[in-house]
Amino acid sequence: MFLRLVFIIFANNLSIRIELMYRTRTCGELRIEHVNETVTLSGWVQRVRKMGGMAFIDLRDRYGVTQLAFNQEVNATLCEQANHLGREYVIQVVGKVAERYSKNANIPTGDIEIIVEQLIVLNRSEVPPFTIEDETDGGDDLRMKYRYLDLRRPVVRKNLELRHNMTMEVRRYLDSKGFLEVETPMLIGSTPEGARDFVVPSRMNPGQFYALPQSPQTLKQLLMVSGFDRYFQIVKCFRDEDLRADRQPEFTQIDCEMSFVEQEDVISLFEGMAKHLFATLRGVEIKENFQRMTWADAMKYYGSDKPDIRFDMKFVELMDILKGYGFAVFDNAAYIGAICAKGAASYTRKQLDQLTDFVKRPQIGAKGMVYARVEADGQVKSSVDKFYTQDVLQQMKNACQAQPGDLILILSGDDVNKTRKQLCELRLEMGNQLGLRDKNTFACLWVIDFPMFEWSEEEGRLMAMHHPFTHPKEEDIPLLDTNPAAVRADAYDMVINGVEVGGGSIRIHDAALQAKMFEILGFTPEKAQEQFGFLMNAFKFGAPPHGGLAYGLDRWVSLFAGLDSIRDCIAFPKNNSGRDVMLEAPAALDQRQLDELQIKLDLRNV
RNA sequence: GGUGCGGUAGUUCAGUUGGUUAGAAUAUCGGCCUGUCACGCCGGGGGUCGCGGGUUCGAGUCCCGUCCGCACCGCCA
Repeated sequence: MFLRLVFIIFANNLSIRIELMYRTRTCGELRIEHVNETVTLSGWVQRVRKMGGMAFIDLRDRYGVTQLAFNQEVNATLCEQANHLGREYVIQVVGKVAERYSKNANIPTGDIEIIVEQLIVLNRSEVPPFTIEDETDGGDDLRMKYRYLDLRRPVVRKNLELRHNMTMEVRRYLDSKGFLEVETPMLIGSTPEGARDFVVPSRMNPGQFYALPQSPQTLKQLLMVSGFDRYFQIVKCFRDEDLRADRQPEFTQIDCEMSFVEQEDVISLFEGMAKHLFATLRGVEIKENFQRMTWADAMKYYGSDKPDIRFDMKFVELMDILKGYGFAVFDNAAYIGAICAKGAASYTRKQLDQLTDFVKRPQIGAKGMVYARVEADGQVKSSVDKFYTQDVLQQMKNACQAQPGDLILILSGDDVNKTRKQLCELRLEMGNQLGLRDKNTFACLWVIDFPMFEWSEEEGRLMAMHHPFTHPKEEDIPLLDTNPAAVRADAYDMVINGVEVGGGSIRIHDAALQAKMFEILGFTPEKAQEQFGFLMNAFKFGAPPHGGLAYGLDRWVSLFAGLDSIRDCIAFPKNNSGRDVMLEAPAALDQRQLDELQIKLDLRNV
């Protein structure tokens, strides 16, 4: 060991000299021009193909696969040894690069193979519980339990490589714009607004708890008060809420904040970052500005604050046209809305029944669905023909801008928002069925002018839609006293293909306005001081106007990699129930730890 | 908290109306094979049908409960 170190220091090139011990090349780099070179390779046995007098091994590492060749006539002992290697053994070989008799055009190293002269088994492996192949035979559950084996599969590894490349590009871009990366604490105080906090008991302060940050929101605002001007952090955030395919209890944000900016400055800089990511990671140059849509329009035309605008199919409201003809369902509705599915008039009765079942599923909850086909001659045939004359149906057709061959689908209901939400689900389903949601097409959108508040039935009060530090639109500030529910915020989300990939706002930097906000949200002055006193105090000492944005790294990576779940771009994710099935966490604490924390469990209701 | 789907060989799945010894593919083990690369051929081993209870002469199959997984609703400022 000592000799090695001396050698390394003299060689003045640490990495290469260490690699010489185990390998001179990786399994992904050898080509036809390396023929006759003697190389040392190390890696995992992907597969052994035994041919009797010959054997071939695919040797795998992070960089690729190289074929090793063994021949009984050349070296019988070695060939016999190769025949007894198992899948995922770690081996080291020394041999000469040779051109293959029969080449494999499917892999980059397919022109060559290694004629092995020495073989060392560095470590054995048990038979893995699933095949380490791109098309594995393992189910999700098993793959998560043996995630370290799953990560050997190139498809999974590539997602993490993309993630690495993305964080590199993010840092490159933000650094070039003068942003400083500053770390903020993971152990902070719990706040009542927003998601549930993960809490951590404090041993030195018995009975007291830290909370893990849901986001570094208030801390980055304090950095603005400190004059850091431009801050970012690629940072873990924690929310103790139920999981989804696109939601993990711990996830990573690209968290940014800037001083002396208006909404337009923030949007422009982070649209630039989005374009930089598209250009460097997907090879897509986007020249034009991203589309912008007010929250009100998004809800009106798409029934969602994160519309997928890869395809059109906007909602058309039909209250004026279809009410008053004796069709009780529509006559009593608070909302009647339609979408026009281009070219879908050929849908069979069975397909339409399936769509009806789709919207009637409890998760969507529509009572039924009305459909109308536009036939080749322009006539409209609907499922409610007995209530409507062709004249009325034609008015509907024109309102929907429907052409012959199109299918109009109509939902109605007594709750405008609920019905729009149902129609949104139907629209997305039709988008899927008609192949309008291609994973390699990207449609970027800013949703702007979010409402400041939304009414919470559960709490019986207004809640901040974004968060309590969001600045109201200047012209709406007078409404704070008269009609707070109508106040719009300087808040914006970036939506790509129906995925909310980030959002932000201009923040309040005035102590009095912030105090008013807490008052509207139902805080007593004492409670506001107790929870957020540190922020309002800071605002008394010269807080600059500021605003920012946070991008969801996991969602960006998933989107670029075409993944269905963000789990696939996280090295060690949690399952649906928030468990790490590999680590078997969370788990009970032993009594000594509980005693130390002075915590007594009471699990009566569990 | 709720809805839906699923749990059968190491793995992925099939299993008809409740009826003889629960199958396939793949993996694995043994044999053969000198240009394979999803190698091929022959053979073997491998099952508490998630768990508990019930109905029945008889349950992988039907019923009830429960646990686990996935998707979704609520929730996620």
